[in-house]
Amino acid sequence: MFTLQSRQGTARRGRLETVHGRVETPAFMNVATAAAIKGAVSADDLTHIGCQVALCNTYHLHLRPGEQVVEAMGGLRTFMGWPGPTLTDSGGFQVFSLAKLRRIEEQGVTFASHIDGRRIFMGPEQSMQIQAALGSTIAMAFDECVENPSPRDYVLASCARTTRWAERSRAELDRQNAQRGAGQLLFGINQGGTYADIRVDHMRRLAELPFDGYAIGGLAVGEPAEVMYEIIEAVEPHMPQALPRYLMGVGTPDNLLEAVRRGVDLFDCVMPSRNARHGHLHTRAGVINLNNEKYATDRDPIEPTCACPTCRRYSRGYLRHLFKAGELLAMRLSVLHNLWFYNQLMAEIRQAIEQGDFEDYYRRHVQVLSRRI
RNA sequence: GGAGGAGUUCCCGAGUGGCCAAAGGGGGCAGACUGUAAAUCUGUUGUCACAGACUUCGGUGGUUCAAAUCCACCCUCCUCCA
Repeated sequence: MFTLQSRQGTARRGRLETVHGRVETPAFMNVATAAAIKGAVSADDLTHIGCQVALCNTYHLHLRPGEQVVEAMGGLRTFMGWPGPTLTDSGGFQVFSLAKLRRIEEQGVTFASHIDGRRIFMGPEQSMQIQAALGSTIAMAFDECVENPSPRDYVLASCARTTRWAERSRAELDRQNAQRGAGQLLFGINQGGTYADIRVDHMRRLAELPFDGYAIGGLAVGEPAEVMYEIIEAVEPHMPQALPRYLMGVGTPDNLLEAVRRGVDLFDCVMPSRNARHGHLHTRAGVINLNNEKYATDRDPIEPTCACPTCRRYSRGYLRHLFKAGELLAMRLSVLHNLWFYNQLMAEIRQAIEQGDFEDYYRRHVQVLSRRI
C-alpha cells in the first residue's frame, strides 16, 4: 500500500506500507547482494544507520547458497537477520553485467555460473520462483538491462522481449503468491535504452499490467547523466502516480537529488558501499579519498557534522592508516559512514519535501555533494 | 684458518657482454568504480633542460667499440669444514 504524503513540484514524499514494515520515501535501499552488505556490516548495523530496505540479488543467491537453503532457513529476512522489508533484484542486471557469460533467448537467459561455470537457466518463471522462495518483500520482474548506447533495433527488440517477460513474471508471481498464500509485491521494469520514444511506449505497455510499483532500469549504464535525467523526465508522466517509482542502480548524491526532483521514490546503488571499501568517503563538501597522503595526520572525522558511528569516534588519519594496513575495520567503518550518509541524505530530502523546502535543499546541495575534493 | 655461495633501483627478486634505467611481486603515490564476478581494477614509481641526456646494479681498478653481466683485489653477509 503506497500513499503520497506530500509533493513539491514533481518531487514526492510517500509511504509504502508492507507486511514487513514501512518505507518512507524517497528512500535509498541498501545493497546486500548476497544477503550481506559487503564490508562486514551486519543486519543489526543496518538498523543503526537508518536503512529501510535491504536489497538482495536473485541470481547470486540462486547460485549460493541456493533459494531452497534460504527458504529452509526461514526466508531471506530470517536468514540474514534483517527484520525490515527486502527487495530482490531479478537477475536482469546480471544479463548486462555478466554479458560475457550468458546467451539470451526468448525463453530466458543461459548463464555460465561465474563461480564454477555450470550452466544456469533463468527466465521470468525461474526468477519469480526463486524470488518467491527467497521470500523478499518486493520482487522485481525479469528484464534485460541493455548497455548504453545500444543500436535502436536491438533496444526495440530487447524491449519487446522484456515486455513479454514482464507479463510472464506477473503471471508466475501470481501463481507463486496463490500457492504460498503470500502477498509478495512485484515491480515492473522499464527499459528502452536512451531512446525516449521507446522508453515511453514501453512504460505505457507496462502500466497496463498490474504491478505494485514501477522501476526505470537500464540507466547509468554508460550514458551521460544529462541523458539519464532526460529519460526520467520523458518516462515519469507515464508512470502511475499512485504507485512507487524506483530508479534502479542509481546513483551519486547528485543523481538522487535530480531524480527525486523528477518524481522518483526509490533508489539503490552499490556506489556508497563499494566506494567506501575503496576509501572514497562522502562529506557535505564532496567526496574525499582517504587513501590520499594529505589525510595521514588529519585528526578530524570524515565529516565533522556527521553523527554516524564512525564519525563519532574515529579520525581520517586513523581510517587512512587502517586502509593502508589492509585492516578490515577500514571497510567496515567506511561503509557504515557512507550508507549512513546516503540514508541521512534521503531523510533530509523527505523532510525538505514535507516542509516545501525541497527546491532550496536541492540548490544548496546539488553539484556539491558528488564532487571529488 | 679452509671450502663453497651471495651482495641489483624503497623492499623482495629476475637478469649473467650490446635489444637494460634494468622482468615480476611488494610497498609508495594517484585515478577509476552507478539494479556488486569488485577487500577490485588502472596508471605511475632513478634524475633532469624528459621523442633526448645524465647517474645507477657492494667498493676500487681493469679487459672491451660496449660491462649489472668478464678479470683482479678489497668490503660485507650466509652455509659447511677446522
